[in-house]
Amino acid sequence: MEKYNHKKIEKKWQEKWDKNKPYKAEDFSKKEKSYLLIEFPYPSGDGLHVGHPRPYIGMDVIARKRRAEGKNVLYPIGWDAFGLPTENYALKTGIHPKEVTKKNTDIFRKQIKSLGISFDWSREINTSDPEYYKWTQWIFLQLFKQGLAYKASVAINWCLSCKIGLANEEVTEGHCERCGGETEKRQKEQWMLAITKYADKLDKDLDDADYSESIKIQQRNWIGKSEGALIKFPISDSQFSIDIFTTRPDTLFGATYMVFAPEHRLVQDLKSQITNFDEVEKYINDTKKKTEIERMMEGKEKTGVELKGIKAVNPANKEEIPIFAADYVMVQYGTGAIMAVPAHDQRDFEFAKKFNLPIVEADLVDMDEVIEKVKGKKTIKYKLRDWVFSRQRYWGEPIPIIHCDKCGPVPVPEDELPVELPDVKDYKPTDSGDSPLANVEEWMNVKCSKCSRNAKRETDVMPNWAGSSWYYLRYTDPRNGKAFADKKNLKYWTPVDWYNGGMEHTTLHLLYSRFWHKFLYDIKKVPTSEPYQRRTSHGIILAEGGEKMSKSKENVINPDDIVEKFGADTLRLYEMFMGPFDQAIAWSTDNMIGVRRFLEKVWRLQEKVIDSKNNSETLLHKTIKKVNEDIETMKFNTAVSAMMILVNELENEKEVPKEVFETFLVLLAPFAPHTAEELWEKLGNSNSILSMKWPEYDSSKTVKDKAQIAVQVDGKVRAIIDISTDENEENIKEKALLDENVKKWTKDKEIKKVLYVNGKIVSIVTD
RNA sequence: GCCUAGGUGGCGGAAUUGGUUUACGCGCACGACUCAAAAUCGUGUGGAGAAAUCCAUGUGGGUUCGACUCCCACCCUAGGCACCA
Repeated sequence: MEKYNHKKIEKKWQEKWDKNKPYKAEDFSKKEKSYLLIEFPYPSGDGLHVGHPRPYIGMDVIARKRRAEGKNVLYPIGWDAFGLPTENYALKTGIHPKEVTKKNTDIFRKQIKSLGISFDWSREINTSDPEYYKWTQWIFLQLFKQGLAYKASVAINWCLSCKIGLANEEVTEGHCERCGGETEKRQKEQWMLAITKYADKLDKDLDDADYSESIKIQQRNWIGKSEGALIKFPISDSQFSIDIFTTRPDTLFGATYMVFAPEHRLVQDLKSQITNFDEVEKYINDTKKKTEIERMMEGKEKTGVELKGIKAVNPANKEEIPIFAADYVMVQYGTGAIMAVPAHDQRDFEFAKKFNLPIVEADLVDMDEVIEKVKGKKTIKYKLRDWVFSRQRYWGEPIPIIHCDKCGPVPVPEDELPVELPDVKDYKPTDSGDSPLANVEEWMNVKCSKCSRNAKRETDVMPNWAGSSWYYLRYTDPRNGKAFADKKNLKYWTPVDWYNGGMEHTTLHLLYSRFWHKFLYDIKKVPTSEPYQRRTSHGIILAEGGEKMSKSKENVINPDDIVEKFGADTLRLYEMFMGPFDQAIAWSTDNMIGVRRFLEKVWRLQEKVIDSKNNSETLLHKTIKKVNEDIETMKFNTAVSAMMILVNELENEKEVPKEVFETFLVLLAPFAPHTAEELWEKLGNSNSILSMKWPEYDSSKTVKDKAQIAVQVDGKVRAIIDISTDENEENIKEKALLDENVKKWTKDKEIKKVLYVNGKIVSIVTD
């Protein structure tokens, strides 16, 4: 027998698959379709690390099982290629992001192919390809035409020395990550998408979605639907009044002060009446330097400043109450101002204690009555905010809008799409904070498509989230030049049957793509109201020490080295075996030896195979059942363990019937496809193992476990007794009481109760 | 701070969802094979104890005949917090 040679085997089968394309999805096949999706990778310059392929392997196991079940599987892959890291790399090196992306995707593709994952490579897409982003721009235009894209003034992070807008990630404690200089919040006009118009649908339709409960809860909390009322508080000696939003109008009598968010407009409007405005202004400026998380993190140490010289009137009891500006109130939520009820709200309580404000226990009154009394208005508010869609950057989809002095913002005509990214000299944003595209005169200056006067292109580009909000639709018809996908293809393939991705995408990406999908459904461009039938998540792989893998920490494990040394099948099997699929887990090359040994054991079993039918009872059918169930629930680790138990058993036998071994290989194939194919061929089969049907569990062929149950006395296990499965309860109880060890513990005691839980346990309770 | 997960041997983890804690794998120890080593195979392996037995699932309480599992409080770790992907 030849030694198990992973290099030879894996090369051989990967070449065959490349040639025969057994993983190609067939449009409109009569077979039942199964659309399986993983989050397409961002092709970073760091290359693939062993964490990337874990979700691909997990879904590959499912894809291969589905094919064996006779399904027409679509399991596609592409590149989420626009984004900040590539642009920053271009800034540093001057190399065009297009070239960087090309280089990185070439590396990623080669690495992924070396793992034998059954992607349909003929449908590969790239969000930075003009043929792709043409349709991202097209969707934006539809949103614009329906009034869901609009411009608004938004606070952005601004580096005072680099003079550019920064992503939150590029700001730490009020300082710019690149230059270390100070940053502040600055207002800037940005394109917005009105996702809040879909808040209710996005919330409600979760009811019927097959998402794990934690994903649903996290989305629901993010959307943050709350029912309450708007109540008007007049400002004394002034024509102004202020609406507040509260979910507890019944506590109105306990409102002893008011708080505005420091950015609240009324603070500026009331400037002339505020006697300590210098102090107030200083506080507002301090707030500008903090990020939102920093504001919240300060936790119990509340800060704020009283707006002296003005008072508000509590509409319930007409009492004058003081007004504060404090950063624990957020300007985006509700109306940006609250009534503070320290007796009933923890944060208000902490603030009141710090500023010595009265804490008044409110007589809870009937909600509806009080709302009517103070002429309030019942409302529903959401925590969800509209989506800031502009980036003053280069490496993204240009927003297809033309600004005309006369006509205002005008959409680029659809037949002129895509608006392609022009080459630029420098990837640095302009000093005014505009995108580097603003420096490309010949690109920017155009004629208005409505009135033909001189006009200017929008120079903002879209965020990375845009391309990833609809990519699963493109896979159904990736080369279509006339539409983002043909209706027939969409009808056949959508919705995605199973989408697996990272828990870190639960609130942003997942919600954004549901929003776009629902919008496309409303304008009748897709056939379903939800994009994904089922959503599951995986945990990330950490470095050996339990830290995140990153180039800077020099703890990255490259799959190339593992594949070279141990083989793709070992890597695949280990990534499935190492721990629960949905949890973060640390890599361990030492532990990986175990699955390699397992594969070698499987390899050696070929020597024991005899040409006969299976007569003896084995664990085979128990294993079929377990592996089958575990794949469906993504408990890949226990599926592998079940196969190990079977192989350990077979190894102890003198002979292994061919039928048993072949069935086992079909079970193994989704996990270790190269090894399974090779052994399958060695057994004399001329067809591929890929053509084999998934084995069915037959309960009549399982080994009958001898029943053994535990006997507890006062909650502690004192004996194990043998029972037969058909034995009746009285017999079992009697047997338990007669056991020597049980007697020892029940002696001199009065037996109060004897419980029998069917097939599980006898529990004896004494006095 | 808020939302979502998670915390079990020396290590990764398992536990039929309230019923024999530690499956499977790594490591370690001993044995077989070998001139020897590697590989492989076998046996053992939560802690304390001579044993009976006792103690162990982050910590402290509670419910229950019985709790890793349910409830309350707390501690720690990971993910997210809207311009990272």
